[in-house]
Amino acid sequence: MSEKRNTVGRLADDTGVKPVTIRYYEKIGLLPKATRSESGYRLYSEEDHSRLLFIRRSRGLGFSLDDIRELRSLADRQQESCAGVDAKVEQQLVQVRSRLKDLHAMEHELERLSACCDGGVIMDCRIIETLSGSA
Amino acid sequence: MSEKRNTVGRLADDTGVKPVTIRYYEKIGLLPKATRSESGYRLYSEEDHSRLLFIRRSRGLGFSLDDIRELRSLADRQQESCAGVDAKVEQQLVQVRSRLKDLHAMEHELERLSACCDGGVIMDCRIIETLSGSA
DNA sequence: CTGGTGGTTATAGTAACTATAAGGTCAATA
DNA sequence: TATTGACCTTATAGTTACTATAACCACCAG
Repeated sequence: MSEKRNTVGRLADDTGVKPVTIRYYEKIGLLPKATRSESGYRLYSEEDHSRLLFIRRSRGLGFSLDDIRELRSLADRQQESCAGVDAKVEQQLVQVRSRLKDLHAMEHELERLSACCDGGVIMDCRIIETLSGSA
Repeated sequence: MSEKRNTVGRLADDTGVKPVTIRYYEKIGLLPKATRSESGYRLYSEEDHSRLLFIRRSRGLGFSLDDIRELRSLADRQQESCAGVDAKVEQQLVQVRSRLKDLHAMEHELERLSACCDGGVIMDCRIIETLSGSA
């Protein structure tokens, strides 16, 4: 247990979440209000640390902050079934896949457009033609 | 040439872009200020129609409104090389692919999480464990 | 004791809309 | 003709998840 002062900057370095963002999470109630040093600096515990990691990991999976709030509250009820958690993961998977589908379509269309550019002038540009065209 | 009044609602129906959004585009200068009827209704021409389609198609490829502004201005210089347009398409392709990579990673991780849920209680939930865990 | 780093607050800005309120217009119907 | 209902107008505020800015205070090293 290193007794360095667990200020917001240190927590930021440890978790990869910026100080401003940590304060923002506190402000919207996603993190509990931090305890303060005499001079008013925020101080964090191990628990805060893991709470923040939980948020960061969930964000990395594309969950919204509201989703994460829900996940947290589900996770806090230790004795209950984890069906709710599983459902949220499934739901997120559906969203991610839908977004993937859209992006794949964009990728293909962009490739098609890119391929039909022959380096001429705008007047003859198939890209512009496609974007403007009435089809 | 049907002489129905080309109001914002009609343009919306024709293009699939909502009236509010059309007004918004006008407000931020992406569409020119519409001419007005005596009573103040916006009226649109064929040109407005195709300008809006250009925007909608570009949005469909993931271009930002600022990108679209640039694309428009490139497209308007008929005599110039379309290299700039092509470059923008390439750039967009890079972004889309990067986003695809991220989403694929999310998908795999979500699949992994989903698979490790065995329907027990939160206490034993591997999903929560993974999200909270220090690894 | 001074400088630099890092902490504090509050406010405004970002993208691309969406929602709401409060009102004016138009075409058709009772 | 009066009224209904759909559609138009404006302005303002809310959304998501931050980021940027300003102005100020605390801490530590030299």
